[in-house]
Amino acid sequence: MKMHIHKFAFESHKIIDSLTDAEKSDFFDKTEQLSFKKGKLLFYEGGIPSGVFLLKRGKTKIFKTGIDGKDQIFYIYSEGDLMGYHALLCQEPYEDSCETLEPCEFLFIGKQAFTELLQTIPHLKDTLIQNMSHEFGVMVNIIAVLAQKPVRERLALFLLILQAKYTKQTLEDARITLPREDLANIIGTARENLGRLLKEFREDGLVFIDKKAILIRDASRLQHLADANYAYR
Amino acid sequence: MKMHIHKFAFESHKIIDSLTDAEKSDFFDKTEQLSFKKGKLLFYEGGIPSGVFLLKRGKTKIFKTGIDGKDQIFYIYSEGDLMGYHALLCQEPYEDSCETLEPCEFLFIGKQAFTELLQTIPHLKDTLIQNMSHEFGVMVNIIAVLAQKPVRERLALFLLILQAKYTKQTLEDARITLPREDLANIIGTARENLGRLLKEFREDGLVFIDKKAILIRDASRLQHLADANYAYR
DNA sequence: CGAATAATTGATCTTAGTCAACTGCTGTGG
DNA sequence: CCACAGCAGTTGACTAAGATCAATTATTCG
Repeated sequence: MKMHIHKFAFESHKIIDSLTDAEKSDFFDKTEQLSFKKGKLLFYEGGIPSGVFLLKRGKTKIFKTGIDGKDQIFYIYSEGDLMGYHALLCQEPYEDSCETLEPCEFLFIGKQAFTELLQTIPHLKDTLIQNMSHEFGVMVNIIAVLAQKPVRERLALFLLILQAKYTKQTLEDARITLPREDLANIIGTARENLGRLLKEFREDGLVFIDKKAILIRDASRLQHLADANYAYR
Repeated sequence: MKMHIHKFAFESHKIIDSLTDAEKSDFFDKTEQLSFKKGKLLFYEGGIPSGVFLLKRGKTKIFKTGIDGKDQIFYIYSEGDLMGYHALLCQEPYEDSCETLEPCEFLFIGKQAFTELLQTIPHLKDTLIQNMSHEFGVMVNIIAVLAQKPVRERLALFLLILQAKYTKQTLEDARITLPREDLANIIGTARENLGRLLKEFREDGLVFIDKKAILIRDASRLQHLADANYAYR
Protein backbone atom coordinates (compact mmCIF):
# COMPACT_ATOMS: atom_id res chain seq x y z
CA MET A 1 0.00 0.00 0.00
CA LYS A 2 1.85 3.02 -1.33
CA MET A 3 1.14 6.13 0.68
CA HIS A 4 0.61 9.22 -1.47
CA ILE A 5 0.55 12.33 0.62
CA HIS A 6 -1.86 14.12 -1.70
CA LYS A 7 -4.43 11.51 -0.75
CA PHE A 8 -4.32 13.02 2.72
CA ALA A 9 -4.93 16.61 1.63
CA PHE A 10 -8.26 18.40 1.82
CA GLU A 11 -8.75 20.85 -1.02
CA SER A 12 -11.08 23.37 0.52
CA HIS A 13 -9.11 26.25 -1.01
CA LYS A 14 -10.67 25.20 -4.32
CA ILE A 15 -14.05 26.31 -3.04
CA ILE A 16 -12.94 29.94 -3.12
CA ASP A 17 -10.54 29.49 -6.05
CA SER A 18 -13.44 28.33 -8.22
CA LEU A 19 -15.12 31.73 -8.00
CA THR A 20 -14.79 34.37 -10.72
CA ASP A 21 -13.50 37.80 -9.78
CA ALA A 22 -17.04 39.19 -9.69
CA GLU A 23 -18.22 36.34 -7.50
CA LYS A 24 -15.23 36.76 -5.23
CA SER A 25 -16.03 40.41 -4.67
CA ASP A 26 -19.62 39.41 -3.96
CA PHE A 27 -18.25 36.88 -1.52
CA PHE A 28 -15.81 39.17 0.23
CA ASP A 29 -18.47 41.87 0.61
CA LYS A 30 -20.21 39.59 3.04
CA THR A 31 -17.20 38.75 5.15
CA GLU A 32 -15.87 40.13 8.37
CA GLN A 33 -12.12 40.23 9.01
CA LEU A 34 -10.95 38.73 12.30
CA SER A 35 -7.64 38.12 14.08
CA PHE A 36 -7.17 35.50 16.77
CA LYS A 37 -4.20 34.84 19.02
CA LYS A 38 -2.61 31.44 19.28
CA GLY A 39 -4.67 28.86 21.15
CA LYS A 40 -8.12 30.37 20.55
CA LEU A 41 -11.22 28.37 19.60
CA LEU A 42 -13.04 29.14 16.36
CA PHE A 43 -15.73 26.59 17.12
CA TYR A 44 -16.17 23.61 19.42
CA GLU A 45 -17.77 20.20 19.54
CA GLY A 46 -21.46 20.45 20.34
CA GLY A 47 -21.72 24.12 19.37
CA ILE A 48 -24.22 25.44 16.83
CA PRO A 49 -22.61 26.72 13.62
CA SER A 50 -23.17 30.39 12.86
CA GLY A 51 -20.99 30.69 9.76
CA VAL A 52 -17.84 29.54 8.01
CA PHE A 53 -14.22 30.68 8.23
CA LEU A 54 -11.73 31.39 5.49
CA LEU A 55 -8.18 31.19 6.78
CA LYS A 56 -6.00 34.01 5.40
CA ARG A 57 -2.92 33.57 7.57
CA GLY A 58 -1.80 31.04 10.17
CA LYS A 59 -2.66 27.45 10.94
CA THR A 60 -5.46 25.73 12.83
CA LYS A 61 -6.23 22.20 13.97
CA ILE A 62 -9.56 20.40 14.00
CA PHE A 63 -9.85 17.80 16.70
CA LYS A 64 -12.04 15.96 19.15
CA THR A 65 -11.35 15.68 22.87
CA GLY A 66 -11.80 12.46 24.84
CA ILE A 67 -12.87 12.43 28.50
CA ASP A 68 -9.33 11.59 29.53
CA GLY A 69 -8.23 14.86 27.94
CA LYS A 70 -6.41 13.26 25.05
CA ASP A 71 -7.23 14.92 21.74
CA GLN A 72 -7.40 13.34 18.36
CA ILE A 73 -6.42 15.81 15.65
CA PHE A 74 -7.92 15.10 12.20
CA TYR A 75 -6.46 17.84 10.12
CA ILE A 76 -4.26 20.90 10.10
CA TYR A 77 -5.70 23.77 8.09
CA SER A 78 -3.42 26.34 6.52
CA GLU A 79 -3.68 29.51 4.46
CA GLY A 80 -6.49 29.50 1.90
CA ASP A 81 -8.57 26.79 3.54
CA LEU A 82 -12.29 27.14 4.20
CA MET A 83 -13.20 25.82 7.63
CA GLY A 84 -16.30 24.80 9.52
CA TYR A 85 -18.73 24.31 6.67
CA HIS A 86 -19.68 20.68 7.29
CA ALA A 87 -21.79 21.18 10.39
CA LEU A 88 -23.38 24.28 8.90
CA LEU A 89 -24.36 22.50 5.69
CA CYS A 90 -26.01 19.54 7.41
CA GLN A 91 -27.55 21.76 10.07
CA GLU A 92 -26.16 19.75 12.95
CA PRO A 93 -23.98 20.73 15.90
CA TYR A 94 -20.23 20.60 15.34
CA GLU A 95 -18.73 17.14 15.82
CA ASP A 96 -15.27 18.63 16.16
CA SER A 97 -13.46 21.66 17.51
CA CYS A 98 -11.15 24.11 15.74
CA GLU A 99 -8.33 25.97 17.44
CA THR A 100 -5.60 28.30 16.20
CA LEU A 101 -2.07 26.90 16.35
CA GLU A 102 -0.49 30.29 15.66
CA PRO A 103 -1.74 33.86 15.48
CA CYS A 104 -4.33 33.74 12.68
CA GLU A 105 -6.19 36.09 10.40
CA PHE A 106 -9.35 34.93 8.76
CA LEU A 107 -12.62 36.02 7.23
CA PHE A 108 -15.91 35.07 8.80
CA ILE A 109 -18.99 34.57 6.62
CA GLY A 110 -22.27 34.37 8.49
CA LYS A 111 -24.67 31.50 7.93
CA GLN A 112 -27.25 33.69 6.21
CA ALA A 113 -24.69 35.21 3.85
CA PHE A 114 -23.16 31.84 3.02
CA THR A 115 -26.57 30.36 2.27
CA GLU A 116 -27.34 33.29 -0.03
CA LEU A 117 -24.07 32.83 -1.87
CA LEU A 118 -24.96 29.19 -2.43
CA GLN A 119 -28.12 30.38 -4.20
CA THR A 120 -26.61 33.22 -6.21
CA ILE A 121 -23.52 31.30 -7.33
CA PRO A 122 -24.85 27.99 -8.67
CA HIS A 123 -21.50 26.36 -9.43
CA LEU A 124 -20.46 26.88 -5.80
CA LYS A 125 -22.57 23.86 -4.96
CA ASP A 126 -20.73 21.81 -7.55
CA THR A 127 -17.40 22.75 -6.06
CA LEU A 128 -18.65 21.92 -2.58
CA ILE A 129 -19.85 18.53 -3.78
CA GLN A 130 -16.56 17.85 -5.48
CA ASN A 131 -14.66 18.95 -2.41
CA MET A 132 -16.60 16.93 0.13
CA SER A 133 -16.56 13.80 -1.98
CA HIS A 134 -12.78 14.17 -2.18
CA GLU A 135 -12.62 14.64 1.58
CA PHE A 136 -14.43 11.37 2.04
CA GLY A 137 -11.51 9.58 0.40
CA VAL A 138 -9.09 11.45 2.63
CA MET A 139 -11.00 10.42 5.76
CA VAL A 140 -11.03 6.81 4.56
CA ASN A 141 -7.26 6.92 4.22
CA ILE A 142 -6.77 8.52 7.62
CA ILE A 143 -8.88 5.81 9.25
CA ALA A 144 -6.96 3.03 7.48
CA VAL A 145 -3.60 4.44 8.51
CA LEU A 146 -4.53 5.08 12.13
CA ALA A 147 -6.13 1.67 12.49
CA GLN A 148 -3.57 -0.45 10.68
CA LYS A 149 -0.13 1.09 10.70
CA PRO A 150 2.22 1.01 13.67
CA VAL A 151 3.24 4.30 15.23
CA ARG A 152 6.65 4.42 13.58
CA GLU A 153 5.16 4.26 10.09
CA ARG A 154 2.43 6.72 10.97
CA LEU A 155 5.03 9.19 12.17
CA ALA A 156 7.02 8.86 8.95
CA LEU A 157 3.89 9.42 6.88
CA PHE A 158 2.53 12.36 8.84
CA LEU A 159 5.90 14.08 8.85
CA LEU A 160 5.82 13.99 5.05
CA ILE A 161 2.24 15.26 4.98
CA LEU A 162 2.99 18.05 7.42
CA GLN A 163 6.15 19.06 5.64
CA ALA A 164 4.17 19.59 2.44
CA LYS A 165 1.75 21.77 4.36
CA TYR A 166 4.46 23.80 6.06
CA THR A 167 6.46 24.18 2.86
CA LYS A 168 3.56 25.41 0.77
CA GLN A 169 3.61 28.98 1.96
CA THR A 170 7.15 29.88 2.88
CA LEU A 171 9.54 28.00 0.66
CA GLU A 172 12.61 28.93 2.61
CA ASP A 173 11.21 27.39 5.76
CA ALA A 174 9.93 23.84 5.59
CA ARG A 175 10.34 23.22 9.30
CA ILE A 176 7.47 21.66 11.16
CA THR A 177 6.92 23.71 14.30
CA LEU A 178 4.05 21.93 16.01
CA PRO A 179 4.30 21.32 19.75
CA ARG A 180 5.14 17.69 20.49
CA GLU A 181 1.77 17.18 22.11
CA ASP A 182 -0.08 18.21 18.95
CA LEU A 183 2.11 16.05 16.77
CA ALA A 184 1.46 13.14 19.11
CA ASN A 185 -2.29 13.78 18.84
CA ILE A 186 -2.11 13.74 15.06
CA ILE A 187 -0.34 10.42 14.77
CA GLY A 188 -2.35 9.07 17.69
CA THR A 189 0.23 8.21 20.31
CA ALA A 190 1.63 9.44 23.61
CA ARG A 191 4.07 12.37 23.87
CA GLU A 192 6.79 10.16 25.34
CA ASN A 193 6.54 7.66 22.56
CA LEU A 194 6.73 10.34 19.94
CA GLY A 195 9.83 11.75 21.58
CA ARG A 196 11.58 8.40 21.52
CA LEU A 197 10.75 7.85 17.87
CA LEU A 198 11.89 11.33 16.87
CA LYS A 199 15.17 10.72 18.63
CA GLU A 200 15.54 7.49 16.72
CA PHE A 201 14.69 9.20 13.43
CA ARG A 202 17.28 11.87 14.19
CA GLU A 203 19.94 9.28 15.01
CA ASP A 204 19.13 7.44 11.79
CA GLY A 205 19.61 10.64 9.80
CA LEU A 206 15.98 10.90 8.73
CA VAL A 207 15.30 14.30 10.28
CA PHE A 208 17.04 17.31 11.76
CA ILE A 209 15.70 18.53 15.07
CA ASP A 210 16.30 22.01 16.42
CA LYS A 211 14.40 22.68 19.63
CA LYS A 212 10.74 22.30 18.73
CA ALA A 213 11.30 22.47 14.99
CA ILE A 214 11.56 19.35 12.85
CA LEU A 215 13.13 19.43 9.40
CA ILE A 216 13.02 16.47 7.09
CA ARG A 217 16.45 15.34 5.98
CA ASP A 218 15.80 12.21 3.93
CA ALA A 219 12.29 12.29 2.49
CA SER A 220 12.71 9.22 0.30
CA ARG A 221 13.77 7.03 3.20
CA LEU A 222 10.87 8.38 5.26
CA GLN A 223 8.55 7.60 2.38
CA HIS A 224 9.93 4.10 2.29
CA LEU A 225 9.33 3.72 6.00
CA ALA A 226 5.77 5.00 5.63
CA ASP A 227 5.12 2.39 2.94
CA ALA A 228 6.65 -0.45 4.92
CA ASN A 229 4.44 -3.16 6.31
CA TYR A 230 6.18 -4.87 9.15
CA ALA A 231 9.38 -5.04 7.15
CA TYR A 232 11.30 -2.53 9.23
CA ARG A 233 14.25 -3.24 11.51
CA MET B 1 -18.01 11.32 25.84
CA LYS B 2 -21.47 9.84 25.35
CA MET B 3 -21.65 7.64 22.30
CA HIS B 4 -24.80 8.17 20.27
CA ILE B 5 -25.18 5.52 17.66
CA HIS B 6 -26.99 7.83 15.24
CA LYS B 7 -23.77 9.81 15.05
CA PHE B 8 -22.29 6.77 13.35
CA ALA B 9 -25.00 6.40 10.72
CA PHE B 10 -24.70 7.55 7.12
CA GLU B 11 -28.00 8.76 5.73
CA SER B 12 -27.57 8.08 2.05
CA HIS B 13 -31.13 6.73 1.80
CA LYS B 14 -32.24 10.35 2.12
CA ILE B 15 -30.75 11.09 -1.27
CA ILE B 16 -33.42 8.96 -2.92
CA ASP B 17 -36.10 9.68 -0.33
CA SER B 18 -35.86 13.39 -1.11
CA LEU B 19 -37.12 12.85 -4.65
CA THR B 20 -40.76 13.41 -5.62
CA ASP B 21 -42.64 10.55 -7.24
CA ALA B 22 -42.13 12.07 -10.68
CA GLU B 23 -38.44 12.48 -10.05
CA LYS B 24 -38.19 8.96 -8.73
CA SER B 25 -39.71 7.54 -11.88
CA ASP B 26 -37.28 9.67 -13.89
CA PHE B 27 -34.53 8.22 -11.74
CA PHE B 28 -35.60 4.60 -11.95
CA ASP B 29 -35.98 4.86 -15.74
CA LYS B 30 -32.24 5.21 -15.92
CA THR B 31 -31.35 2.29 -13.70
CA GLU B 32 -30.41 -1.26 -14.37
CA GLN B 33 -31.40 -4.01 -11.95
CA LEU B 34 -28.61 -6.33 -10.83
CA SER B 35 -28.23 -9.28 -8.48
CA PHE B 36 -24.91 -10.29 -6.93
CA LYS B 37 -24.03 -13.34 -4.89
CA LYS B 38 -22.38 -13.09 -1.52
CA GLY B 39 -18.75 -12.03 -1.61
CA LYS B 40 -18.80 -10.16 -4.93
CA LEU B 41 -17.10 -6.82 -5.53
CA LEU B 42 -19.19 -3.83 -6.65
CA PHE B 43 -16.10 -1.66 -6.96
CA TYR B 44 -12.53 -1.73 -5.75
CA GLU B 45 -9.77 0.58 -4.58
CA GLY B 46 -8.00 2.18 -7.50
CA GLY B 47 -10.78 1.46 -9.98
CA ILE B 48 -12.47 4.15 -12.08
CA PRO B 49 -16.10 4.83 -11.15
CA SER B 50 -18.64 4.17 -13.86
CA GLY B 51 -21.81 4.80 -11.89
CA VAL B 52 -23.53 4.57 -8.51
CA PHE B 53 -25.40 1.74 -6.78
CA LEU B 54 -28.70 1.79 -4.93
CA LEU B 55 -28.99 -1.17 -2.58
CA LYS B 56 -32.46 -2.71 -2.66
CA ARG B 57 -31.83 -5.87 -0.67
CA GLY B 58 -28.88 -7.26 1.26
CA LYS B 59 -25.83 -5.77 2.94
CA THR B 60 -22.41 -4.65 1.73
CA LYS B 61 -19.20 -3.49 3.35
CA ILE B 62 -16.84 -0.73 2.24
CA PHE B 63 -13.27 -1.32 3.23
CA LYS B 64 -9.62 -0.89 2.41
CA THR B 65 -7.09 -3.71 2.30
CA GLY B 66 -3.57 -3.46 3.71
CA ILE B 67 -0.60 -5.30 2.22
CA ASP B 68 -0.69 -7.81 5.06
CA GLY B 69 -4.20 -8.71 3.95
CA LYS B 70 -5.95 -7.21 6.95
CA ASP B 71 -8.97 -5.14 5.94
CA GLN B 72 -10.32 -2.08 7.62
CA ILE B 73 -14.09 -1.85 7.21
CA PHE B 74 -15.52 1.69 7.37
CA TYR B 75 -19.17 1.07 6.98
CA ILE B 76 -21.88 -1.53 6.45
CA TYR B 77 -24.49 -0.47 3.91
CA SER B 78 -28.00 -1.85 4.12
CA GLU B 79 -31.28 -1.64 2.23
CA GLY B 80 -32.02 1.81 0.81
CA ASP B 81 -28.45 3.09 0.83
CA LEU B 82 -26.83 4.77 -2.15
CA MET B 83 -23.27 3.54 -2.64
CA GLY B 84 -20.17 4.57 -4.53
CA TYR B 85 -20.96 8.19 -5.27
CA HIS B 86 -17.96 9.83 -3.61
CA ALA B 87 -15.31 8.80 -6.10
CA LEU B 88 -17.65 9.51 -9.01
CA LEU B 89 -18.46 13.00 -7.78
CA CYS B 90 -14.85 14.06 -7.29
CA GLN B 91 -13.74 12.29 -10.46
CA GLU B 92 -11.03 10.33 -8.75
CA PRO B 93 -10.35 6.59 -8.52
CA TYR B 94 -12.04 4.75 -5.66
CA GLU B 95 -10.18 4.95 -2.37
CA ASP B 96 -12.14 2.01 -1.03
CA SER B 97 -13.69 -1.27 -2.12
CA CYS B 98 -17.28 -2.46 -1.78
CA GLU B 99 -18.25 -6.11 -1.42
CA THR B 100 -21.55 -7.90 -0.81
CA LEU B 101 -21.92 -9.57 2.58
CA GLU B 102 -25.04 -11.45 1.51
CA PRO B 103 -26.85 -12.05 -1.75
CA CYS B 104 -27.79 -8.53 -2.88
CA GLU B 105 -30.14 -6.84 -5.29
CA PHE B 106 -29.41 -3.33 -6.37
CA LEU B 107 -29.94 -0.75 -9.07
CA PHE B 108 -27.03 0.56 -11.07
CA ILE B 109 -27.12 4.12 -12.43
CA GLY B 110 -24.45 4.93 -15.00
CA LYS B 111 -22.21 7.96 -14.61
CA GLN B 112 -23.81 9.78 -17.54
CA ALA B 113 -27.34 9.19 -16.27
CA PHE B 114 -26.45 10.21 -12.73
CA THR B 115 -24.82 13.41 -13.96
CA GLU B 116 -27.92 14.22 -15.99
CA LEU B 117 -30.16 13.67 -12.98
CA LEU B 118 -28.01 16.11 -11.02
CA GLN B 119 -28.80 18.72 -13.67
CA THR B 120 -32.50 18.01 -14.10
CA ILE B 121 -33.29 17.67 -10.38
CA PRO B 122 -31.73 20.76 -8.79
CA HIS B 123 -32.51 19.92 -5.16
CA LEU B 124 -30.66 16.62 -5.56
CA LYS B 125 -27.45 18.58 -5.17
CA ASP B 126 -28.71 20.07 -1.93
CA THR B 127 -29.47 16.65 -0.55
CA LEU B 128 -26.06 15.39 -1.61
CA ILE B 129 -24.39 18.34 0.12
CA GLN B 130 -26.39 17.77 3.25
CA ASN B 131 -25.62 14.09 3.18
CA MET B 132 -21.90 14.36 2.63
CA SER B 133 -21.49 17.08 5.24
CA HIS B 134 -23.27 14.76 7.67
CA GLU B 135 -20.98 11.91 6.68
CA PHE B 136 -17.98 14.05 7.52
CA GLY B 137 -19.14 14.14 11.12
CA VAL B 138 -19.61 10.38 11.08
CA MET B 139 -16.08 9.84 9.79
CA VAL B 140 -14.71 12.16 12.47
CA ASN B 141 -16.44 10.08 15.11
CA ILE B 142 -15.19 6.80 13.66
CA ILE B 143 -11.63 8.10 13.69
CA ALA B 144 -11.92 9.29 17.27
CA VAL B 145 -13.32 5.97 18.46
CA LEU B 146 -10.79 3.81 16.63
CA ALA B 147 -7.89 5.95 17.77
CA GLN B 148 -8.87 6.51 21.39
CA LYS B 149 -11.08 3.75 22.74
CA PRO B 150 -9.83 0.32 23.80
CA VAL B 151 -11.09 -2.70 21.92
CA ARG B 152 -13.61 -3.74 24.56
CA GLU B 153 -15.41 -0.40 24.39
CA ARG B 154 -15.26 -0.32 20.62
CA LEU B 155 -16.86 -3.75 20.50
CA ALA B 156 -19.68 -2.65 22.79
CA LEU B 157 -20.30 0.43 20.66
CA PHE B 158 -20.16 -1.27 17.29
CA LEU B 159 -22.47 -4.05 18.46
CA LEU B 160 -25.07 -1.40 19.26
CA ILE B 161 -24.54 0.32 15.93
CA LEU B 162 -24.78 -2.93 14.03
CA GLN B 163 -27.83 -4.07 15.91
CA ALA B 164 -29.66 -0.92 14.85
CA LYS B 165 -28.69 -1.63 11.27
CA TYR B 166 -29.74 -5.28 11.41
CA THR B 167 -32.97 -4.46 13.23
CA LYS B 168 -34.11 -1.77 10.84
CA GLN B 169 -35.44 -4.07 8.17
CA THR B 170 -36.66 -7.22 9.83
CA LEU B 171 -37.98 -6.40 13.26
CA GLU B 172 -38.34 -10.01 14.33
CA ASP B 173 -34.66 -10.66 13.75
CA ALA B 174 -32.15 -8.29 15.31
CA ARG B 175 -29.34 -10.81 15.21
CA ILE B 176 -26.00 -9.67 13.89
CA THR B 177 -24.80 -12.29 11.45
CA LEU B 178 -21.45 -10.97 10.28
CA PRO B 179 -18.54 -13.40 10.08
CA ARG B 180 -16.16 -12.92 12.98
CA GLU B 181 -13.44 -11.77 10.66
CA ASP B 182 -15.57 -8.91 9.31
CA LEU B 183 -16.64 -7.87 12.78
CA ALA B 184 -12.98 -7.87 13.82
CA ASN B 185 -12.15 -5.69 10.81
CA ILE B 186 -14.85 -3.20 11.77
CA ILE B 187 -13.71 -2.71 15.35
CA GLY B 188 -10.10 -2.92 14.25
CA THR B 189 -8.70 -5.92 16.07
CA ALA B 190 -7.64 -9.52 15.49
CA ARG B 191 -10.15 -12.37 15.13
CA GLU B 192 -8.80 -14.12 18.21
CA ASN B 193 -9.14 -11.05 20.36
CA LEU B 194 -12.68 -10.48 19.22
CA GLY B 195 -13.56 -14.08 20.06
CA ARG B 196 -12.26 -13.77 23.58
CA LEU B 197 -14.16 -10.54 24.18
CA LEU B 198 -17.39 -11.99 22.80
CA LYS B 199 -17.02 -14.94 25.12
CA GLU B 200 -16.57 -12.55 28.02
CA PHE B 201 -19.61 -10.50 26.96
CA ARG B 202 -21.64 -13.70 26.78
CA GLU B 203 -20.50 -14.82 30.23
CA ASP B 204 -21.36 -11.39 31.60
CA GLY B 205 -24.88 -11.66 30.17
CA LEU B 206 -24.43 -8.81 27.70
CA VAL B 207 -25.11 -10.85 24.55
CA PHE B 208 -26.54 -14.16 23.39
CA ILE B 209 -24.42 -16.07 20.92
CA ASP B 210 -25.78 -18.78 18.63
CA LYS B 211 -23.19 -20.02 16.16
CA LYS B 212 -22.23 -17.01 14.08
CA ALA B 213 -25.20 -14.93 15.17
CA ILE B 214 -24.94 -12.37 17.95
CA LEU B 215 -28.00 -11.03 19.72
CA ILE B 216 -27.82 -8.17 22.17
CA ARG B 217 -29.22 -9.05 25.56
CA ASP B 218 -28.52 -5.99 27.70
CA ALA B 219 -28.28 -2.92 25.50
CA SER B 220 -28.13 -0.42 28.35
CA ARG B 221 -25.18 -2.14 29.97
CA LEU B 222 -23.44 -2.32 26.59
CA GLN B 223 -24.13 1.39 26.11
CA HIS B 224 -22.60 2.05 29.49
CA LEU B 225 -19.54 0.05 28.54
CA ALA B 226 -19.24 1.95 25.27
CA ASP B 227 -19.30 5.24 27.16
CA ALA B 228 -16.77 4.15 29.77
CA ASN B 229 -13.32 5.66 29.78
CA TYR B 230 -10.99 3.36 31.60
CA ALA B 231 -13.55 2.92 34.36
CA TYR B 232 -14.42 -0.66 33.52
CA ARG B 233 -13.63 -3.75 35.58
C1' DC C 1 -20.07 -37.58 4.46
C1' DG C 2 -15.89 -35.37 4.43
C1' DA C 3 -13.10 -31.48 2.93
C1' DA C 4 -12.65 -26.75 3.49
C1' DT C 5 -13.54 -22.89 6.15
C1' DA C 6 -14.52 -20.50 10.46
C1' DA C 7 -14.23 -20.18 15.33
C1' DT C 8 -12.07 -21.20 19.80
C1' DT C 9 -8.52 -21.60 23.03
C1' DG C 10 -4.06 -21.27 25.16
C1' DA C 11 0.68 -19.57 25.36
C1' DT C 12 3.91 -16.19 24.29
C1' DC C 13 5.74 -11.85 22.67
C1' DT C 14 5.73 -6.98 21.26
C1' DT C 15 4.21 -2.47 20.96
C1' DA C 16 3.07 1.27 22.95
C1' DG C 17 0.90 3.33 27.09
C1' DT C 18 1.69 4.79 31.83
C1' DC C 19 4.24 6.53 35.71
C1' DA C 20 7.85 9.09 37.63
C1' DA C 21 11.83 11.75 37.81
C1' DC C 22 14.60 14.93 35.62
C1' DT C 23 16.34 18.52 32.28
C1' DG C 24 16.04 22.53 29.79
C1' DC C 25 13.76 26.33 27.80
C1' DT C 26 10.83 30.65 28.17
C1' DG C 27 9.08 34.48 29.73
C1' DT C 28 8.02 37.60 33.66
C1' DG C 29 8.84 40.50 37.51
C1' DG C 30 11.98 42.12 40.92
C1' DC D 1 19.78 41.19 33.79
C1' DC D 2 19.09 37.45 36.60
C1' DA D 3 16.17 34.30 39.28
C1' DC D 4 12.67 31.57 39.43
C1' DA D 5 8.21 29.62 38.20
C1' DG D 6 6.01 27.09 34.95
C1' DC D 7 5.72 24.52 31.01
C1' DA D 8 7.65 21.48 27.27
C1' DG D 9 10.48 17.94 26.28
C1' DT D 10 13.41 13.87 27.57
C1' DT D 11 14.61 9.59 29.57
C1' DG D 12 14.14 5.25 31.92
C1' DA D 13 11.54 1.54 34.14
C1' DC D 14 7.48 -0.88 34.26
C1' DT D 15 2.94 -2.61 32.67
C1' DA D 16 -0.73 -4.02 30.07
C1' DA D 17 -3.46 -4.35 25.94
C1' DG D 18 -3.61 -6.63 22.27
C1' DA D 19 -1.04 -9.08 18.34
C1' DT D 20 0.85 -13.25 16.84
C1' DC D 21 1.60 -18.14 16.74
C1' DA D 22 0.12 -22.79 17.10
C1' DA D 23 -3.04 -26.30 17.84
C1' DT D 24 -7.72 -27.84 18.32
C1' DT D 25 -12.62 -28.01 17.63
C1' DA D 26 -16.98 -26.52 15.20
C1' DT D 27 -19.54 -25.47 11.12
C1' DT D 28 -20.69 -25.07 6.56
C1' DC D 29 -21.26 -26.62 2.12
C1' DG D 30 -20.33 -29.24 -2.01
